[in-house]
Amino acid sequence: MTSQDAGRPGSAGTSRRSKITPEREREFFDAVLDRIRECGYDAVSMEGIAARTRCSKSTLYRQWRTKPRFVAAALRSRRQARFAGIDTGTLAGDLREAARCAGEWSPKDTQLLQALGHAVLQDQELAEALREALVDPELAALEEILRRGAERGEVDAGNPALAFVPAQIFGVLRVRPMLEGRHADPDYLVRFVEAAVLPALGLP
Amino acid sequence: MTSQDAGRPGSAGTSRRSKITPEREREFFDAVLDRIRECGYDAVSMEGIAARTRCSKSTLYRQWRTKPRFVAAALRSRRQARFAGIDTGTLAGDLREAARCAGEWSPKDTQLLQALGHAVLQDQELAEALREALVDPELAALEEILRRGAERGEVDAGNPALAFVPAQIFGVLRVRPMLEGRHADPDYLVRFVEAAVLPALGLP
DNA sequence: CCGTACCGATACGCAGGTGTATCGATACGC
DNA sequence: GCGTATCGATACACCTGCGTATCGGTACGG
Repeated sequence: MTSQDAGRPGSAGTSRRSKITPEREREFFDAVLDRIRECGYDAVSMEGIAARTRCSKSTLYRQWRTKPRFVAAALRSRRQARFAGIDTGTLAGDLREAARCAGEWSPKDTQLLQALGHAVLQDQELAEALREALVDPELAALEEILRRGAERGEVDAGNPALAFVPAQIFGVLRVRPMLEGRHADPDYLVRFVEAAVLPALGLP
Repeated sequence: MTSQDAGRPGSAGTSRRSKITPEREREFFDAVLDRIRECGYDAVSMEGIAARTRCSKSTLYRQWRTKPRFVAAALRSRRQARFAGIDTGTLAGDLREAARCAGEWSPKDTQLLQALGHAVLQDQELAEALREALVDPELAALEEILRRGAERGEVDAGNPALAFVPAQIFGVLRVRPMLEGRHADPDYLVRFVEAAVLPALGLP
């Protein structure tokens, strides 16, 4: 999976002298995001990524010009709404499913957010890429879930707790490692939704 | 307030050739924590702090040996339980007051946590100092508030929502800047407590 | 089968940061 | 008034990272 020698030239196989394939690009992006999660943005160097992916520093700079642009590209390539397809038919079901789903991706995404949280203050493009990749899609999907629940009449659209649901879920996701030293796994998040979020919305 | 020339020698007044006074030390600590909030841990340099406080780099290194030790000392000097003295007589009142209080300190503490969040992974002493200064005291005080509420019978000690209250409050505190671009001010936090936390606990 | 476009390796300039060492100057205790 | 401890200034060695430039080799298209 890393970068051994095989035979297929056009693929991400071996001699690596060909134009960068999408698979190869993904290896770069995986590497840099992994390293950022581990060491933080500042501690990651282009040279380190080059070494780790067995490419040349020149290649990275030729392709993406600077480190922040490179990282931003990596982030954008990960853009996806993890709980976009959720639709169980009930608000409670949707929220439980979202919690489970969030818990699944929690370690990776939470670490990334933490690691990039301050780098973002000094590079506009990086900030946009981060929102675009990790924040906005999930937020929109969650708001859609809530909107549907209100539309079905499961919860009063004026319920003041509604507006805090996203902040609660993302918040708990984010601080559990700090408070309890463990990631917010699916089980924990589902328990949280059932114990705190649903009751505040007046749901069973 | 910064460092102009006056007359009193023993105080933090002027010529600055005397031994470091506690007031002077506080200036160093203020400076480094401020800069860390602004730029992040890595971007802060000892030289920068020396310049900003008009002392010599030698002084900082003589006193604290290394950058992480210096920052850790600064953190420890800020140790305090912001909502330790809260006791309004009711759980709802205490939580409202804690929210108000947390909102007041939110900008500074949240920024610090964000800025140090990853530096902490690479320096044990720094990690301990951070918990000691910003996390543990508040967490303990909050748990004390909840314990008293349960003791008074305002909430069932077995209520599953109880265990999530700290994570809810700290979480929302932490992610509001990311989600809405504004700090979690007292008003916002109090509304949150009233709309989501109290109802989940079965309180009015 | 050849040309070109792209990759890999490497060296370089530049900037900045850490932590040390040296030296002169000055406040403070005695 | 004198000695000592400590500060301030500065220079230094060392490292690391960013981004550029150069050069040789190789895959791929025609």
